[in-house]
Amino acid sequence: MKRRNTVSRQEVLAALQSSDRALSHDMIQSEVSGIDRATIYRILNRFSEDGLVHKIIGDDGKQYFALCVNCEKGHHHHNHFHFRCRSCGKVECLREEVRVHLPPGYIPEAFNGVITGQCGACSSIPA
Amino acid sequence: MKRRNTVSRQEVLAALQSSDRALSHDMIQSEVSGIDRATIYRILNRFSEDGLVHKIIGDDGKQYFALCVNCEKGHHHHNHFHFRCRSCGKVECLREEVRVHLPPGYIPEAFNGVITGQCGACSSIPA
DNA sequence: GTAACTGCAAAATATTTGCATCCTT
DNA sequence: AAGGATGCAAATATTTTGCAGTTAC
Repeated sequence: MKRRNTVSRQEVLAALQSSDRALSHDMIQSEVSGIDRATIYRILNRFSEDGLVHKIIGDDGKQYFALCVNCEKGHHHHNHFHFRCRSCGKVECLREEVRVHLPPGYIPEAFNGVITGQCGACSSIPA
Repeated sequence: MKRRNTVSRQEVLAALQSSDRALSHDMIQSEVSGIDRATIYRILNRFSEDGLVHKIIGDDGKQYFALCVNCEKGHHHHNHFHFRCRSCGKVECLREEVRVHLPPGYIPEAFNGVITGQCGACSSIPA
């Protein structure tokens, strides 16, 4: 299916580019002009199908979308974990750093998870 | 808050005990007699608060509940990952086997993730 | 007896879809 | 011109909540 370069697409993409966090639909909605909810969802799902963004499910069950600059493009099975900082909200991909040791005979195929905690910047700020 | 030993609780608990997989609400609903949806959700959320079951969010965004026999009780922050076998559907806790290496300064607080793949039993069966 | 539990109905939330119209290519 | 994209409204799905009646302890 061909994609067209519309203003809505550009605005949603810009919103994603403006942040290093994974954004939920409503975060994106508030950053773009007057694009319809359904349209934003359709755009995001197409981005995800095309491997432009990762769709991750937060521990709140909601969908979050993140341009994943550290990852190869077209990598939308995202075989890695994400780290979400509880303090600043930033979401990062943990591509190289995660090593998972499974019991013998276990074959991992897809990783999908979020580790919540404090990132390096926030953990160095004294409470 | 005190808990009462009602028939509904027993039936939901039995449903969870009858399976080594994490069950969604509708799976449990179909295994118990005529308990109301809202009641099942309330029971499951209380089980989760009490640390009897893990509430995990599937990659479909839905809630799944699993008695976690390998884990200490009262461990409802579930600082470990789960493994879901694509072939047999079994869900297991991966308490000891998972080692996550984060960048320096990063402090993990909660892990919530599901690794999908094939378990030892299924991977030994030739396709 | 009282506080927790239940069923019912309705609300809240998140996401998708049908359809007529618009706009990019 | 053709087919993807959009807005609107309505549908769908999941989970929660208010409330009045019931039950366990």
